[in-house]
Amino acid sequence: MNLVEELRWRGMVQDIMPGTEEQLQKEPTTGYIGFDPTADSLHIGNLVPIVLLMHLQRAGHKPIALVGGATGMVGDPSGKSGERNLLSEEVLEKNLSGVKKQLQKFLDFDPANPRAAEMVNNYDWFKGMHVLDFIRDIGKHISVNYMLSKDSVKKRIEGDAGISFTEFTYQLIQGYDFFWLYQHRNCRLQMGGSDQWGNITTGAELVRRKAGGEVFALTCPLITRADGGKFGKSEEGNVWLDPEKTTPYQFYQFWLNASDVDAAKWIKVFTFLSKEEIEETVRSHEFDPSQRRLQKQLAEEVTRLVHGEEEYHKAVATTEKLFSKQSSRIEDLSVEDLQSMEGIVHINYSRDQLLAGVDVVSFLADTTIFPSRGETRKMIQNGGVSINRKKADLQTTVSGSDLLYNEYLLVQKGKKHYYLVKAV
RNA sequence: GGGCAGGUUCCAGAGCGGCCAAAUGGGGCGGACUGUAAAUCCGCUGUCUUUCGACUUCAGAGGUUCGAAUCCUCUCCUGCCCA
Repeated sequence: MNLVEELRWRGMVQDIMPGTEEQLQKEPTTGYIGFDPTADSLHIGNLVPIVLLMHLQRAGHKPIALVGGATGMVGDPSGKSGERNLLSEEVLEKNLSGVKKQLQKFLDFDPANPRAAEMVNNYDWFKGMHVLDFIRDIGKHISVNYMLSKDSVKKRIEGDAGISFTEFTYQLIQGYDFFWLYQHRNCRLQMGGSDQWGNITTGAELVRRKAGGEVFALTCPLITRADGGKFGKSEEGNVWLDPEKTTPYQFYQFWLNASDVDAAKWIKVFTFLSKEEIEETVRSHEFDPSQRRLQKQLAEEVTRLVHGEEEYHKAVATTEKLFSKQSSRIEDLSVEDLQSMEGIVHINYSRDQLLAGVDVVSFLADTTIFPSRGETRKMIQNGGVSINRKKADLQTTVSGSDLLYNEYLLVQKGKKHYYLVKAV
């Protein structure tokens, strides 16, 4: 399979410009994707473009990761129903460095590699640009009619949110990136999510009109969830690549919790497993879905890719301790197990108070596991709280005799949230 | 600058001057069933509170009223149309 065939099979091709496949077959080609520094960490939504670049590099081409120091200042209207808030320069600066650091991990930047990845910041070529230069050199080549016809713009104009001139201009800024990279890096390809198609074609148009050059484009469909929910959100919010924001355990859990339908699609997109391997896993999963092989393999591959071997093993170990049948009895958890589990929240609580005995409601509210007594009560009444694996009710009291190893209490909120309370 | 339509709880979107913490749907959370899946069903979803209840909300500020998300005045914001 060539690169495009491979991406097609993985369900990662939405739109592709004619000639793209031929170009990639013909010669090693430089391609880029832009990343907007909207936060100081990338999240798993950004993993898709990252994977695209990785595929590109594996296929013998040269990837460029562009961080949008300039575009980040403007705000992309694509896929947004309303105007965005502008980021301050300090925030932008911080985000840029965070994003850059993460991107480093996924691509081979080793200069010894002839296809070494490169990182560029479009602020570098925009910071010195004069308004008049922009208007004359870029604006002159693209008609407003053309710009207005873009979906992202049309939607906003037809909708009732409107669009500012700033965001309207966005496509020119991004378009110029493509042109600049074409000129200075011989970049012939831009990839991205399907929402970027409009911006990408503006860039291609600019290259054609200004330099008479031919460039190519490929976009990937937006990743969706079968139930219509937003991809990449857990109840805590975004699933980040930064282990400080989303622990490797939570990260692993996110993938493990994928539905059957989603897991089958995602494993093609987010892992580099071969067609044969994936088909084998799918078969095995269908044979006995309760084993959830699909989810496990997906979670394994992605967690290893993002957090590495060691963190993956820790996440699995914790998962086994908390969810597997064998260790579902509280007595089977050793002190070491309790202490070493990553990804569960550790809380200290006064030993004296425990020895004296406390009612559950006060206990849980005091530990800040729940924000208030009312909230605690509701959750207990709904049967959503377990202590040491036993469901709590409003009459439950907690005392010294409940302490595991004379030190710990394992509190469970819902099925998936664990807290380890330590008596101090 | 002129005219019009709007600004309601996470979102969408109802809301006769008292029965409004505010319909309904979505989302979220919890439970049952399962496989830490999907579908389905049930409960919760302003804050605090053991129940009663108390408190703070309907863009903002004033006002009318025993009483206002609902009426009046001004201000701010958004969209559309005309200049």
